[in-house]
Amino acid sequence: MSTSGENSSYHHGNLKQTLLQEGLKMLEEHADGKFSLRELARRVGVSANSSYRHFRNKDDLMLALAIEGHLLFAKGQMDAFTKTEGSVKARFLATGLAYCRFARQNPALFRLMFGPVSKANEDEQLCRVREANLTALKASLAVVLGLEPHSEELAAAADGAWATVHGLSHLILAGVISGSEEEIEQRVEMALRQWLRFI
Amino acid sequence: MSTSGENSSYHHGNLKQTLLQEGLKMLEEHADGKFSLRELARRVGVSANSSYRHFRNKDDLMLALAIEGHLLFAKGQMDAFTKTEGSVKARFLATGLAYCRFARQNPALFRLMFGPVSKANEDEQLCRVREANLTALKASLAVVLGLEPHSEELAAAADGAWATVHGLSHLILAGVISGSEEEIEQRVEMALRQWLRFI
DNA sequence: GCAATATGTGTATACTGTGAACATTATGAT
DNA sequence: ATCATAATGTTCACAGTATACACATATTGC
Repeated sequence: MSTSGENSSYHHGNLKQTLLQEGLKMLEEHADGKFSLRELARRVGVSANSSYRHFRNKDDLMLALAIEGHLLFAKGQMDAFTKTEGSVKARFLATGLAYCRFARQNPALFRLMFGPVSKANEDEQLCRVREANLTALKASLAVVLGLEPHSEELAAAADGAWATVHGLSHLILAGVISGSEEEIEQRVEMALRQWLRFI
Repeated sequence: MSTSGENSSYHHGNLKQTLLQEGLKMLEEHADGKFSLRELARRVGVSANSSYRHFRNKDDLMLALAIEGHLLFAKGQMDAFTKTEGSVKARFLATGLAYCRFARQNPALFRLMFGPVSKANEDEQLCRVREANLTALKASLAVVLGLEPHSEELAAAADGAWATVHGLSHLILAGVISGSEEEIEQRVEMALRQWLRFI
């Protein structure tokens, strides 16, 4: 058994996961997109080219990070929806707030997740997560707004809801919506409340 | 007079503007953020370091491009609003459609404009353009929704409206909202129409 | 045990941003 | 017109980057 492989010096033993974990950290530590494979390797304490045994190239690693992000994100969304008490509308609102909070707390990752990653749209896993999120969104929206499950209105409402939280998130990251944590949170809540006008 | 300077080989004579123009083109020609000063210089037919006489560094040039983009964008928004016939709501809708169309047709520029540009929020010119856009948005929204000019509701509605078009734009760029030109345009219109539910 | 495979290393290449010294042209005062 | 000075473009230099290729070492299946 060498799956743990803690003391073999040549083979790291668990490099792929380690690269992803450290990659997630590194993303947010540098202001903008300054992300280099070499620095990542350095931080993990491994040679510059080691990552090429686990990822075809840099884009491939970035895509993996984006997927990792989407999984974290999906979990956060689920939690926000299920763990909130109260009406479906209240839980919906909480989920929207969580959406924007995730973006605010992981700006670089958020940008990466929805950014111009090569072939991102051809990646099966990523598309599946997105699809699942959209389905969940539609389901709860159908309840909140009392719409038919497959109506055009529901589709438009889902687009609108997603666009609202996604847009708020990006406006926050761009500094258009700015201020203290509380101010931002409140401004988001106001906008979301007005979106679902009847809560 | 040598302001035109067309045949002096050593001094370009109009390099700054040329760099910006060619930079705007180059942005959209490369899929993602692959933008190198050296390639830009090559395309303009000038030495690798020439741009440093006009921009402190790469970020500075990118910021200038972002500002250029904001100016183009603001003009497009103005045009869409003023040149559309019909009710204020109809013009408002047209402006929203133009917002998303701009993003779709200039994805890299759009990302740059609202992206993690260093010190973007400290740039005076950029902030002024943004501010102007927001003011215009609020003014027309006040009419469309019949709200008080300085009410909290209007502020929330403005955030919501901006977030909606901005979010739709980003979702399109991310490939979440996809399809043919017409399909996308229609989906955006549906979402916007539902946003202003009473048109 | 040992061959095959997986995984990490070292070396090499081409490209990038950027600093510093240099070359050429434009400009403005006399 | 002349000439110092500033503006603008070039050349050279250097460190950092992605990545291909050959090599080293560990793991695994037989």
